Amino acid sequence: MSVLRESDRGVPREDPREDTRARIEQAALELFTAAGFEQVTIEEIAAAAGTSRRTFFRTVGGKADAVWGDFDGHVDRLATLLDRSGEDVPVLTAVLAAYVEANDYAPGDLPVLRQRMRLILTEPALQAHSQLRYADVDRVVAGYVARRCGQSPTSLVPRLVATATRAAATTAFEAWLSGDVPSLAEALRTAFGQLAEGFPGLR
Amino acid sequence: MSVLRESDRGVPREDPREDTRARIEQAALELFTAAGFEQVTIEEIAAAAGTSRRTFFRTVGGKADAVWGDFDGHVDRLATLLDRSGEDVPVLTAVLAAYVEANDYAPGDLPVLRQRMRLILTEPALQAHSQLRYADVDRVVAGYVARRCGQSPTSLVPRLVATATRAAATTAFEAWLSGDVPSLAEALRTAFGQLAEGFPGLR
DNA sequence: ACGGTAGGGGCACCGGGTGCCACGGGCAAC
DNA sequence: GTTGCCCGTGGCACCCGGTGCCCCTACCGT
Repeated sequence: MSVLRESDRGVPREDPREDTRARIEQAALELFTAAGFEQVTIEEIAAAAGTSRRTFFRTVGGKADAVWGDFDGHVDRLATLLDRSGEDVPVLTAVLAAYVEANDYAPGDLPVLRQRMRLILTEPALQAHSQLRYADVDRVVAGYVARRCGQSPTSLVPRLVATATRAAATTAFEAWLSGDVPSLAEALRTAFGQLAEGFPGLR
Repeated sequence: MSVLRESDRGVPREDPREDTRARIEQAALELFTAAGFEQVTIEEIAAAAGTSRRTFFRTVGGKADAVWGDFDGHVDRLATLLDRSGEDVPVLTAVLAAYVEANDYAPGDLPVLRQRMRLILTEPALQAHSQLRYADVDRVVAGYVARRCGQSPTSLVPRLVATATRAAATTAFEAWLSGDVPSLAEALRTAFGQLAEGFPGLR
């Protein structure tokens, strides 16, 4: 439900709930990577995490959700970044900057991110599920664009910008995964650049 | 598997296979629209179509697939249209034209199309599943762009164009469904126009 | 009359997901 | 200390989507 912070009152509280969650997510990630998403059963993940099938569903919600970590927090961060962006910077630039900063992971976190994204972009079931997660991102971006343009979040341009930028971000992730590009931020800038220039040379 | 045409040798051949398929798809569409995708069980659809659960899976493949009709044929048509497009017309223009022509339905087919798209864009499970179907479209478009640009279909620009144009098409469908736009073709042209111009006013 | 084949149905089974209840440990109030 | 509560957890039963396997039946050509 809520994003728990370990920094409450200085002492890391060792929340049992978050502890089992971490164990489950780590076990799921390893097993999925090793054997493939479909081949691994919940029971196997639960066993590897030292818990039960029932607890798995209670703590991570579902098989596909085990891969996403705290994605709600990620979306919240993106929303905050967009809220804080100045009125003078162009809309597309602001969206790009928010995407770049929201995905500015510490070097130590990159391996896990690679593992997550490889699964999400490769495994069909996860690829399908991702649409539901990305819909949250789209809503946030569409809302921002709508505010900046004085339009309804459900009208064409805000939604188009949201889905197109998200498509660009996804493509950037793919390029980053295949190693064709130095960094994730660079891939994002390249993709957004192409988008903002209307694909020069293709018109 | 294959797209059967009733126009072989003048007499409508009454293919039993295609007949039950049509009954199942119609029953599924009606029940999903009336009660919601999750609420309807396969057994109910099979009963309404006058057949069995087992036959349902054999003929339409799965619950989500029952909504899509002959989408493979749709993708094939799109590929053919792109193949036939001239070398002189700009890439983005060719993709737009192919999308418009592939989605140029007869007026009588529009109600069913509305019903299908409303379900696909509204029901979460179908929204998720759609990603797998759209991936086929993306592969076709990315392949075309790659051919025109002399790049690999897996490199950034072809994939970006494919996902971005498909995002634009989806947004156009949403706008068409909400009635904010006169026709589907018009919505597609508007969305592609915004995309090709790099969202003027937002940079 | 014969065998082949294809569409269909029945059945058992697997795995994801949920509701319900029961257990056990920590923790406050008495 | 004892009581009572809450919360994380586990076990169980159940539903439903999906698949493999076998059998039935109708239609086909010979």
